[in-house]
Amino acid sequence: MGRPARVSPDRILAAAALEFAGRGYAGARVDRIARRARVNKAMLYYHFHSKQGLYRALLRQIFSRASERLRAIAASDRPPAEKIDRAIAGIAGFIREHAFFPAIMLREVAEGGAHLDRETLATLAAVPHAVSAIIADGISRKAFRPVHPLAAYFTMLAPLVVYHAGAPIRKELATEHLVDGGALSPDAFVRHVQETMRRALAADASPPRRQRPNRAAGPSSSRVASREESRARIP
Amino acid sequence: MGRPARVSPDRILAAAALEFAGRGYAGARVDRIARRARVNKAMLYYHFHSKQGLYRALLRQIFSRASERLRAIAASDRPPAEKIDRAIAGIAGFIREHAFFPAIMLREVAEGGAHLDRETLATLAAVPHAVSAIIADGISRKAFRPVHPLAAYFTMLAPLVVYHAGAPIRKELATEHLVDGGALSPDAFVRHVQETMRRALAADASPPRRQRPNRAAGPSSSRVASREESRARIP
DNA sequence: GTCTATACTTCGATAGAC
DNA sequence: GTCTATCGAAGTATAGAC
Repeated sequence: MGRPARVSPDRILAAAALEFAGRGYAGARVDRIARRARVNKAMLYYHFHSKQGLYRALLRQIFSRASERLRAIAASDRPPAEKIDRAIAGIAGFIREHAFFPAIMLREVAEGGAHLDRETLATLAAVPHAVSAIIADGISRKAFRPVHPLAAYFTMLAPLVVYHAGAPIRKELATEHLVDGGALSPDAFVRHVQETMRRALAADASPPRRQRPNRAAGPSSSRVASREESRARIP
Repeated sequence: MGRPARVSPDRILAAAALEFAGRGYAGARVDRIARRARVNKAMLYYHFHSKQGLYRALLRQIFSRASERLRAIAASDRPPAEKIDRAIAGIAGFIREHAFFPAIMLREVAEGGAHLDRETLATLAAVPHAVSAIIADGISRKAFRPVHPLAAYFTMLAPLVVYHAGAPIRKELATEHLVDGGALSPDAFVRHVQETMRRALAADASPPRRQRPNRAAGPSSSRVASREESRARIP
């Protein structure tokens, strides 16, 4: 019960989050992380063994926190559509509390999982898993139309992450007068994604009425494959 | 009329695309680019002056090609919804022809535009500009509901880019048996994004019938602000 | 335009005292 | 657990001959 507690590792992780988010794995400098954490560089190696070890520890921490929050939403007792609303808001909230998350996530996606061991990959995989569970459940309850859960996962998570990670470059473009910052607030964007997903997932209760001119016969299609799968629009 | 033509710069750019996409700016090695292009390293510096100069030249080439294709679609004489379908298919096609594009785009977003000069930023900005033009036009023609064009841009481009950039890590997760590769083909994903955007943008012609239980009075809202702007779902 | 050789710098990591 | 000093590898860039 109380030692001064391991404050060093936590400070190092916090500093590493900023450095890796801002510069990427290769661009990150161990010296800068140590300086930012007000810790000696040798201390950093004492705790995390190597730059790679520190990176993996950071990613495990981030992704386990994120997936934990999403799993709680998935397990809650709410209608599927509301779970999706909450999942979107939850991701946005997580990003607000961990501003470095989007950049790190995008960089790791682009990196293709290099630098990651199996354990870290597993914690990463828990994020799409939790969201897919909500969607699959909604489909089986006929609350959602049959979509590919992973596809729906990408259409809700990717915009949030790219939008937030893109804040610095949008600011840069605004100061260079190359684009209007255009009053797209984070909150408004969250609502946009929520509305988009509501519409994207909504089961068509009544027979198709308007909105798609071409559609020959009635609902005599195949089983699970959504209408999406069958139609090719401009290949 | 014919000199052997400047094949070296083109080969260098092609090699640089692979290297920068796979490793990022900081992780890219000039030696590797030169070797892959079968060109002497001094030759590379002769043509592009520096690693940064090469990077900027590459990004200008990529983004001007992409925005050119999107501008052509925006200028075409088609209904707005079909333009969006074509824009989505066009981005997917561009990615198929430039497999390195998603990783480079995500990395540059995360990087916040470091390494980029004003001219390169301007070519980058042309991409959202072209897509936003289609959406704004559709809104003014009442073909789309009033959404923020930039928000809609993110919800259609980000999933495509993240999905494709994420292919390596999905493969890694599949071989580690951490997630099912689950038969989400690139074509199916394009159709999913098309369908999502159709539904997200569709103007509600008839008075809201079902699909939203809560909704008091009729359509006496403000002017441009869509319904999205006013409602907050789980803040 | 093309190549070899190399100058200069930076970074990850550790040795070893306290 | 903490610090100083430093090694060795690797990287960008250039000088200068052809």
